[in-house]
Amino acid sequence: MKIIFMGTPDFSVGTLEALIQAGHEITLVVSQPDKPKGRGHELAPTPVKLVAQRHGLKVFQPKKLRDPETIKVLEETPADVIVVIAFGQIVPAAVLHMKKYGCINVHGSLLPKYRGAAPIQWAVIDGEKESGVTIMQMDEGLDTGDMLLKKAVPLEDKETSGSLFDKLAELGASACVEALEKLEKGELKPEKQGESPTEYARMLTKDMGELDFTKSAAELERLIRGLNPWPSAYTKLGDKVLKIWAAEVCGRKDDKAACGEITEVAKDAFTVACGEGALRVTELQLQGKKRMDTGAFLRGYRLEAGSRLGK
RNA sequence: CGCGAGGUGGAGCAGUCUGGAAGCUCGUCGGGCUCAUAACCCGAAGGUCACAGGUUCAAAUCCUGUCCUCGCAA
Repeated sequence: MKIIFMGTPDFSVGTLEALIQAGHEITLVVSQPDKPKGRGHELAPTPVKLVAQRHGLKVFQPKKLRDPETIKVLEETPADVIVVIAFGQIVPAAVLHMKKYGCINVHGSLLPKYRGAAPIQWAVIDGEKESGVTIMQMDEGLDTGDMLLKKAVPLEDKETSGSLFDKLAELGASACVEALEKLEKGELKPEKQGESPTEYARMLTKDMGELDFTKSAAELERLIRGLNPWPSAYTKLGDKVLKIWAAEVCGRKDDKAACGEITEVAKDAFTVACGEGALRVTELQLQGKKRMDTGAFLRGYRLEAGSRLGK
């Protein structure tokens, strides 16, 4: 098939490559405009753009999808279907039905659960037992289109957003290829979504990562995994930011310890008292330092039991 | 030229301000103790102090430039 591909971050790349691999003709790759990134404020191309260029594909980076000129470009580009995956802009109605098979979206959750911008992370934060990808026929609503194909995958106990991202990117890629094949043969049966049992999976923000030790250790541990690798969970150690990359839930030995107090410093980890239970921190990163396991950190930093995290 | 921190044996750090013999906590190797050990005791190896210039009798330390890493911001 002739395909217009819309995507921006790493999550989209696998699907783009799978579509190329499957022999489809990508007539245009649409990605967000380059933005200044990193330390030097240097203009960075999007991951999708890089891969598209490597394959010699035409790249289009409109500021707004709904601009008449943008619409015109899309109209003039031959295609049977538009595949959208983590593009980052609302697709206007004019584009939804522009091509023969409309717009097909790859979404990182088992719809109707977790509609929205950060479905993968929220599945981890909420402690879901399984997640997956849904291929859907886009409509005017936000991730409300009819479902064409679903693939589920179980979540591991130590699943992070990063690891689930990798799994779902791969799963999404193969599911998308499969869906297009069936779509062409008319073998897909669109299925209505119905009500979503979860809240809209809103975009993650930095401030969500500040650990509130009055909460339960189990909840914090899920948050730590859900915000790994971005934007990361953190607290304060003295006046420096201390990112917590990994921790284990354990029982609370000292009932008198205040929430956020370090109750025990062992060789490879230290324990922080929480509202319920305690967290055994196993991987962390102090401001300005590299990410490291707690054992390495403790070799160079003299952390004492009784000191307090946060504030 | 967005702001800031940093690059010191295999790991994590101190030492840099106030130049003058390479240090700490671990790891590794050897030996000892022990029923045994990731525990303890004794000993050893291992570093052109990121790189290049400069100042100096003398530079990890001061000056200049380069490379790399990390936090913030975006």
